[in-house]
Amino acid sequence: MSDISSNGGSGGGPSGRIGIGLDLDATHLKILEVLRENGRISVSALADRVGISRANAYTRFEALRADGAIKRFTAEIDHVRTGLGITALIFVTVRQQMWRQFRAELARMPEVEYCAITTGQHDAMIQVRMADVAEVHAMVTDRLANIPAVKATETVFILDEVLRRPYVLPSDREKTRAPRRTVQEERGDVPLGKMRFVGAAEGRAALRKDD
Amino acid sequence: MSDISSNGGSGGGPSGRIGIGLDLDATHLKILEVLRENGRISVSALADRVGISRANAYTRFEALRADGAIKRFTAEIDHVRTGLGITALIFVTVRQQMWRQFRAELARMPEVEYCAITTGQHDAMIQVRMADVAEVHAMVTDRLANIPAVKATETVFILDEVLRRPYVLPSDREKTRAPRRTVQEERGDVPLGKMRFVGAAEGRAALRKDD
DNA sequence: GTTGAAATTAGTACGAA
DNA sequence: TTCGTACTAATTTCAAC
Repeated sequence: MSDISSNGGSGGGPSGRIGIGLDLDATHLKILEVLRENGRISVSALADRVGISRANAYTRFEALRADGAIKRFTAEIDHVRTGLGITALIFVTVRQQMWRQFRAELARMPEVEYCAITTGQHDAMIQVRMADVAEVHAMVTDRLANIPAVKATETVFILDEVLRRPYVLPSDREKTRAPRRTVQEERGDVPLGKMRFVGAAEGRAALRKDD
Repeated sequence: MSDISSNGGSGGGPSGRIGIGLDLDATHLKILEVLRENGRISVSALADRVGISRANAYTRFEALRADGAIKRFTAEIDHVRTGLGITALIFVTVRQQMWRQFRAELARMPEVEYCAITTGQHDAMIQVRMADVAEVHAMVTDRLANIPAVKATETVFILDEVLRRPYVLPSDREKTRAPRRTVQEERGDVPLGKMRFVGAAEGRAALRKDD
């Protein structure tokens, strides 16, 4: 299976650099911003929107692609219209040292739209799209449960998808309106009791793809 | 905030029809299949790949757009390259009758890439992209915790994104290789003890956007 | 990094099968 | 409906600045 990631496995350190290849300037981000809204815009129109020349836009566009900053272009579709109106999240606990098998089985499940390895109580979360709830049930009981690597599952249904941004950009942060207090000010008098962080548990082992 | 959904609120019933507007035939699905891989393909090239005439491709392409089956086109980007290499899932318990406020606050958080209302222990799941873990912490403690509508949160980090399909299509199902047994055969002798479905709890109330 | 002109390709309209 | 063609408009490429 092909890895799409991405995330630094050694999550803790603040040592992450942005530009291993290309380092993105404000113009690059502006380009991505436009492409996020309209992935089919012509490079000419893109140049206009961003305020650069066409040749420059072509160069940067190609650089973003070549560098891998842009992974691919895609269409966003309405799942209800295609008959897969039921979405579920399945949290999976994976038997240690069976990650390879788990990943292999995942590759055989085209109804899985997303799979991430997480810290916390479970080891992975997968999102599936199905025609009806019965199919979700069948998927969990017949397919997932039969994978020896799967120790346990927990399924929740998605009732509504409130928000989906194609992706988040660093420049988005400045758009935050009316922050009641700044991050600095607030430090310390937060009702910490309300929240809970879930530690990595055995999750770290998950990062070792070959076990 | 704008709703992207989608999911039938009355999840249970198998009464869902596909084509409220357009009803998609095999050719439509083929088009979507191509567009999923390459959202920037020209309509001419699309016509070739699908095996229809250019004119027909234009007609169908436009129909899919107009119908809403295709919601938009977008670029998929590498979060690490843009400096937002840390991804976290925050499970939120929302105080009843405060959904409207919760949604309003969400709209102010551009670092939220995805938010779904779920059944189960929590009421919503949000996915955020940040530069480092400290920022996730700040987000949860300073911003989310200050929203009165938020009763509690639980945060897990994403260690790896193993798989992301732009979307799932009904036609994907046939690609499932080597199914050990069919769904029908297997019914009954599944180790049900391994899994657990989490009921809707108070989640249903979440569907009423105006409370 | 920009501009402008040639070559190519995309989008549209329409008649025929 | 779908296809094929001809027509118009736009985009991409490539050159020189």
